[in-house]
Amino acid sequence: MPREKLDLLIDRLPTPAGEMIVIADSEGNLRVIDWTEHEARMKQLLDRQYGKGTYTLTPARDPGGLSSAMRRYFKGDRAVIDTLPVKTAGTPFQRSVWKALRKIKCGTTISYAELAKRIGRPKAVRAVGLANGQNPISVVVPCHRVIGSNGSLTGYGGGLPRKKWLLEHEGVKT
Amino acid sequence: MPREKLDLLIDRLPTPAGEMIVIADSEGNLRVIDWTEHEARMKQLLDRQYGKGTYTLTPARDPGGLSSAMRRYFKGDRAVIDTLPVKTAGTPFQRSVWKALRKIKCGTTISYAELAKRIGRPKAVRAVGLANGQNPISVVVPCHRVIGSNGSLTGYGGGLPRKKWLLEHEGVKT
DNA sequence: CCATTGATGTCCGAAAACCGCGAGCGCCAG
DNA sequence: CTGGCGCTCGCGGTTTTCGGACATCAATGG
Repeated sequence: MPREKLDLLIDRLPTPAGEMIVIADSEGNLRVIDWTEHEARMKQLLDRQYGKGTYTLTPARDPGGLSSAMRRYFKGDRAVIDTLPVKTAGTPFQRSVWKALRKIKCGTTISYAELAKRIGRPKAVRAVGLANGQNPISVVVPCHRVIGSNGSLTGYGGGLPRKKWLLEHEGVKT
Repeated sequence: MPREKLDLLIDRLPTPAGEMIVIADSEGNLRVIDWTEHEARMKQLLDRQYGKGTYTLTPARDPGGLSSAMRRYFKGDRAVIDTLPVKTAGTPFQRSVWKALRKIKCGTTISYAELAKRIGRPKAVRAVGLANGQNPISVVVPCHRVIGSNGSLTGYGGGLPRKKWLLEHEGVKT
């Protein structure tokens, strides 16, 4: 458990895909991206991953310049999300999945099976899907670029229409 | 979980009650005292309380002067253990129990029920007994001064004969 | 081509087991 | 009577165990 209470900064911004929540720490690392629509679920996840009451959420404007970065992404500068500094909690397995996610190039997709192979656990296919769903940093850690082996979109915590929107925004033809 | 690996220093010394293990951190805080005899169980406890692989044990000589302090205690200077700096992990409940333990004066004993009352949970009697058993710092955090309501010694992780020995060493007549 | 099914790995929450107790009760030997 | 012994049960925090959920996939059979 953390030595002291973790101070997190929270901001919101409108996007073509709906209002978005951005959470950063005081060092400018991106910690959470999610949709306002799913705020309750997001907080639940935060409590699980960091521990209930071990952190504070303080409203802020454009913390670490991350909100602006996201605005640029939606305006068309799709490369900007590749270099943002992120930081996550989670189990070792989850972190390895999320790390592999960031290596998927914009405009491409892979299957859950392929993702499982890349982290060296070719048989942990379903577990990879589960870990994908607990990814706290939507969009920037691009879990939306993972689809079924047969090409179907399968699932997405933010809702399938949004997954479709994001992929098309990145130039994938569905 | 701790940000970095915790470096702990371990030493051993003979006492009239058997060989003893002393573990301190790099700031001179006492972290563990146990008997060599129960080393396996002690490590298991350490793993549980700090997390497996989150710490290292490096042999050292008289870390923080704590081994000498213990030697003095066994030689007859029984007050020395009252002022040693200690640091523990554990749940809030356990820590409150251990804190109360240090307030029991040398040469006296109290019952588990009385101890439960002192931490404000008069009915958590068995839980107090359990917490007592997970006390990582034997002797200095004097769990041996807690006995049954009827005056019997009941239990002791280090073995009942040792509990008896310690109490007599502190001037309690059994 | 679509629906079904079994093999899978990880994680979470609920439930049970574990105990370094103590009070209450019945029993029996003095 | 009376004091001591042994049994039983309720107690509460922690740890362990277990069952199910799940953003899958390949192999089947219609």
